[in-house]
Amino acid sequence: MTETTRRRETRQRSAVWTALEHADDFRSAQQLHALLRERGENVGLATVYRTLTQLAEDGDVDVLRTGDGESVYRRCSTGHHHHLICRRCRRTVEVDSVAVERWARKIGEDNGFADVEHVVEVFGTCADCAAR
Amino acid sequence: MTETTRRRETRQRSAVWTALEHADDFRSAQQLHALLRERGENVGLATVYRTLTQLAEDGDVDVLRTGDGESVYRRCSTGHHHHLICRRCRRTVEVDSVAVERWARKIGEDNGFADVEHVVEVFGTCADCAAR
DNA sequence: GCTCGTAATGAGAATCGTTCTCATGTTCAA
DNA sequence: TTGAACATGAGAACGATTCTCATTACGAGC
Repeated sequence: MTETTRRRETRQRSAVWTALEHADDFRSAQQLHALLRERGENVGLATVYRTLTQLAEDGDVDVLRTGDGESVYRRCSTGHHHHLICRRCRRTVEVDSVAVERWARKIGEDNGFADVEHVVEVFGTCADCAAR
Repeated sequence: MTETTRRRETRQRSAVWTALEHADDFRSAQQLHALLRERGENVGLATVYRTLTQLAEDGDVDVLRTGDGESVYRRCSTGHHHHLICRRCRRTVEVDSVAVERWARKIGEDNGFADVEHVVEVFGTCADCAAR
């Protein structure tokens, strides 16, 4: 793919990566920045943004847009998948469906679209939050 | 429009509505504002935003978030549906699928989520754009 | 029509997330 | 060890959106 971009290994970059590793949920750049600062790992906000952008480019993190226009990031281990997200506590469950993949591809092809990708997110209120 | 929300009919509100009517595509608040200004219909930017927000609340327009965090609006005739969007020229095709609706609902229920909603967007390069 | 309470408007300030600038610090191949 | 290129950080800049608040104008009831 893209070979030319060579990424150097820096304290800051791995700090961001580690922070993402410990988060089991989507986190915004701001949240990650605050988290790092709390831990005493000083990383500039701009660097957090830059790093996250690069990780997303490299396909190492998932990016999502919240309703109020904030980007949230999460380490993405498995391949392509979708998310079921609790709109209250933000808990997420990875879901997968061959049927949806197939549907999306077909929809694209039927309309003469190439390089079809899709975004599927399911929102709801999880059992724990509903109990409150 | 809808029942309970009493909205007064003003020059500005109908100007925004008309602008949306003439656009067959998603338009941002800024674009609509510029469009209105060109036409000599002076409507404040804040009013454009307010109106669009209300229209979205009332379910009269679809809202989408572009990749760079801008909200785009389009008059929404049919009920619930999804979009196939050309990532190059932004042309959109409305798509619909009972299968996907059902799938989303099931995924939610299987995981104990209530009030399940979903967002599904399919991106691709349309035939016209691919030809270039 | 006229009145009046109240929602709607607009100009600009304020917010907020994100990106840019640029001087300085680091990395890493040679 | 060295040096060119890449990375960083602080703060400024930016862009979309929302808020403020004084002013305007709908429209229900006379």
